[in-house]
Amino acid sequence: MTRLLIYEDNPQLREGLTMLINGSEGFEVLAAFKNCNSVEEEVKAFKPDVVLMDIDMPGTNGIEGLKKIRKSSEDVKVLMLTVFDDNKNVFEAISNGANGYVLKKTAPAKLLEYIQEAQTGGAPMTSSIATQVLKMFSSIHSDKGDNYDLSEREKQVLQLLVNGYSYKMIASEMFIAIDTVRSHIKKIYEKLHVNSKSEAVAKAFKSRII
Amino acid sequence: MTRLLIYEDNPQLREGLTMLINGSEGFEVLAAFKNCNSVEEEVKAFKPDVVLMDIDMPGTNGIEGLKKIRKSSEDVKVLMLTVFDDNKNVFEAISNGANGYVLKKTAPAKLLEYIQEAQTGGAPMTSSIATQVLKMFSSIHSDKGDNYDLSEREKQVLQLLVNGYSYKMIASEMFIAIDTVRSHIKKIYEKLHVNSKSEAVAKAFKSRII
DNA sequence: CTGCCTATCACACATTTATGTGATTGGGTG
DNA sequence: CACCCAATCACATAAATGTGTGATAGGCAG
Repeated sequence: MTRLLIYEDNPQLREGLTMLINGSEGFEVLAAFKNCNSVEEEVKAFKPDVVLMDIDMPGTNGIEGLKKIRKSSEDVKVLMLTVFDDNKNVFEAISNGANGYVLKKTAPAKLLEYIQEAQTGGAPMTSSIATQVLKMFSSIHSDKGDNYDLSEREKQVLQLLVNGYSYKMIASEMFIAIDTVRSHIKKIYEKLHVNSKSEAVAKAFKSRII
Repeated sequence: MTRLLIYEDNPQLREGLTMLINGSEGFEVLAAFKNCNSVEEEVKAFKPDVVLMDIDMPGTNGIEGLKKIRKSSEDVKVLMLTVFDDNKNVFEAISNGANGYVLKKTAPAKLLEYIQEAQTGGAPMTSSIATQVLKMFSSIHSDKGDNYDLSEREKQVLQLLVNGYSYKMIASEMFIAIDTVRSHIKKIYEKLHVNSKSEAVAKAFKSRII
């Protein structure tokens, strides 16, 4: 028996979901709430297997609700529910330990399947969501980022800058004069289109030159 | 009609897959190869909709094959096929633009469904794979990392530092005196255990405070 | 061979940063 | 109420950084 809590502000949908799930073999809705202001206590009291959490709710939204749940319980599975496959929300939800992310327009049968999957440790996702996740993932780990045509020597200098070295330290580290370090850095700044050390460092991280 | 290429070193499995797919309505295997040494030319010649690519192959492995394909064609869908839900491979595959990642033990019916999904722009993943992806994702973007107890105001200042602002610019942006900016930054440095702007920026990126 | 680029070094000067030492105000807590 | 702390501002000074304008030497391509 899979025991659920539902958080959904829309009364029709909340009722609909509750009826659908209660009417299905092996599922039971313990309670359904219209906001997640007290989600911590409720989860603690009901000890559900799975939480269905709407993302777009007034007051405490679903992401906040998810965070609250994760503060006290790593164990309960949380399935995010939304109308949009909105990039930022997907990202936030996943980063905060959601177990899955499904669109509301998902067919009832599919939804039950997803719930089951979540409970058994899977990560159910609408196909469009999965696509987004993969895209985000590969954009994060894209090593295609420009390297701005830095020369080898310039890359070394930049690396040391990123590690927090001063000009003086770089000079001694690289066995060159401090003025040479300046020269290199000036060149680096031109190539990166920045004009301060911290900007260069930030750009190095963003472009994954480092 | 979904047109496929198959790369799989195991003869039994290669034949099995070919027969399964060819025997199914709406699918056609254009060719099946036992290695992907000439994958670029083959993809160019056959122009398949979907490529089934085994990961664990002798010679050029599946990841290399994927890279080769992606060099010349962004369009063809590539579905990675493997016996393991091995962490590193999943990561590599996704980073290199695989459209999906399924285990070989996937039931035939499910596999056809996955192929269809991939072709229509979805990102089919075995549930266990999806779980892994989510875990990797959240570990990359874990904001559980220390925030070093920065106050709200300090976080704002640090954010602006990261964006390349000078003290002067921060002061005007935040409507405070430049000396106040100095105070905040001094505090920030203490909390982050650094003593220069660029180090603070680097640490901000590393700890994902930003 | 000539021109171009990288790497090296030098000097000068203005600006920015880093650090120390204070002071004031208002909010929160024991 | 007394105390602490975050946030604000001030003044001073040393160090580091950013920028301009050179010069020299070696490697490589046309």
